[in-house]
Amino acid sequence: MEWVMRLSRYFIPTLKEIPADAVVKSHQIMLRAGLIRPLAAGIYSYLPLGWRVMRKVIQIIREEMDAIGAQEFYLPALNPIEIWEETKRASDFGEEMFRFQDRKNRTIVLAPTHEEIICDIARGEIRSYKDLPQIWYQIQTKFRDEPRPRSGVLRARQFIMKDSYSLDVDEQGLDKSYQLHAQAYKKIFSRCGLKFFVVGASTGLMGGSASQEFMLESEIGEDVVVICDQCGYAANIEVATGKLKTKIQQDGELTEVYTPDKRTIEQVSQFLNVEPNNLIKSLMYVIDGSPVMILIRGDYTVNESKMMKLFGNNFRPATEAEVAEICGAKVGFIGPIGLIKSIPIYADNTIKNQRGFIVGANKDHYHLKGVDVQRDIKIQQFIDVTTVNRGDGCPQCDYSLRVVHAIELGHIFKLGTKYSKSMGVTFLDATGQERPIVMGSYGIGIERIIAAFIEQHADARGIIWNKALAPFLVHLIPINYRNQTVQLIADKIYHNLEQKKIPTLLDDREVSPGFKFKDADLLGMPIQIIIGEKNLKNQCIELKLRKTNESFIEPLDKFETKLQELLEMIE
RNA sequence: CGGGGCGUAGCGCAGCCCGGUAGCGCACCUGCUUUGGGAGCAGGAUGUCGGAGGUUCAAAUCCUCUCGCCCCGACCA
Repeated sequence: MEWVMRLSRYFIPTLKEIPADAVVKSHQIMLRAGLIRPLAAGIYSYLPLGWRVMRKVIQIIREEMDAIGAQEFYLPALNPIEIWEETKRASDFGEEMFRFQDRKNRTIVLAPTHEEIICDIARGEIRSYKDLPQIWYQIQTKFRDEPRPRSGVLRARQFIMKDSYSLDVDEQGLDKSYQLHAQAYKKIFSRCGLKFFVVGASTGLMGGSASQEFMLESEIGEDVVVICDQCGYAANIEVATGKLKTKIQQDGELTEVYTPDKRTIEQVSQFLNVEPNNLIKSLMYVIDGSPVMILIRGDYTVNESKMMKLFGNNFRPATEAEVAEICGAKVGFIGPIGLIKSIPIYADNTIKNQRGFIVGANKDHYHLKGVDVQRDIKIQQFIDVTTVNRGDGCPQCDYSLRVVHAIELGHIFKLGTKYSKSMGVTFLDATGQERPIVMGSYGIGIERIIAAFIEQHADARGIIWNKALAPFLVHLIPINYRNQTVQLIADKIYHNLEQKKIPTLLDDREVSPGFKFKDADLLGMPIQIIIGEKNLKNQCIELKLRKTNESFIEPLDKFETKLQELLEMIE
């Protein structure tokens, strides 16, 4: 690797103005600092400086993966579609998978991930429990035709992912591989200088029994997570649970009230001058062809991920006609009491053991008040199908939960035998029994690490790299490079640092001082060394920390000591 | 896929409503000056106005279609 670069020749096209199409901070800065350039929606070129950072991230990941005994593969991006049909994921991914015909008219897909390819290799080669466990990984481009690419590289259609796959003989083996990854991931994100946290997550399209996500709190994140600042409980909103903070306990007779044209929770609660939590939301769904009613408290919303977990994914809201047939009223006035046809009623825990509620009366323009859940409603089962609200109690310690947006940096899954069974990936155990391999799958989005880092480590002037990811450690700024003395000293320091293998960028361009300072701050190398005639008169140069703006005027013959000190001090 | 916005010089934008031979700032090239926070003066180059069709004597401007990009939503291993 070449350690010293001259800016006059190194290709770093910086932009003074913010590109119109970029909205989020990291996207704007990555464009302005010359890290990336867009080619099409969700498709980016990495320019030399951006690629240099990418390589640093990849190197960190490679070291930590190798450290847990993982072996790196290089796998094909071009896949015959048949292999994706074996696991039914051709249709699961659907339009999101890029497809095209080759010259022989076979359908080829661009791999969006690689479980199937790993399975194909494993089923061909793994025969015995003696061949296991294995951890295989790859750091490669994946392709997904996202319905809406956005936020620069955070959701792209082509992106680099570290993906690893564990192959074990049983659940205990999987637990171990899973823990190894969890530990490795913590080291990786810590080394990258990211303030991350781990949440329990939904397995979604991947399937499997357990999963955790490595998250970074950020307003621009697409995920919503629930956090307890007291005990550290954290979970994706899709699976998070909370404790009710307020309970409704008002005794009362069942009474019909006239609520003309008041259909929504908001309208009814305003009309009757009560809080939304005094109401019960009655929702009719059709699950596997059969209608059911779901009751949740008025101030909560249904969580479709939890619905899916409880009832499978074959459910939909009931149609107006179905509602009319069973309830005898229009949506907005339906409730669990006085149904024309009896259907199963599931009640969310948010209404358990409470009374004094208002529900639809199953009669247009009327509601019922004084409802006692225990007394008045025939409930099949209490379930948890609501989305946690901000301020709900932590399920572990009761402290108030926060609901925040977050960027998903990595995701680890216990897949179990879903793929190995459907693809016939088996081995013979010690007793000669044929058994399916137990798998795990573990991903990290490389670009997301870079974008997330910039979201967390940038100020109004630009990026503030840490030591681990900085493309260069030192940015040398000769104020007037045409001045002979300045040039002589700058070149001397430049060669000196080169010999010491300290990656250094030299701004030898013939531009005004302000221009160089602004660029240096934008590019964000941790240490700037400024060489100007002013300080040279006293045989001094200036060392400056990008992060704090602290500046040190050092004599030429002693600055190296200070530089070493600063290099050791910065994170 | 639904809703909204935008395509005019490399970048950021004005011009469009009200049709009449395309402009500003920055960047770029040449020369001189300048060098501690995006320099000054002088000169210069740069456009199929996203594309196609239509209306008109005449279209960046009006109409129709189309492509692209961004945002919100749906979706999101």
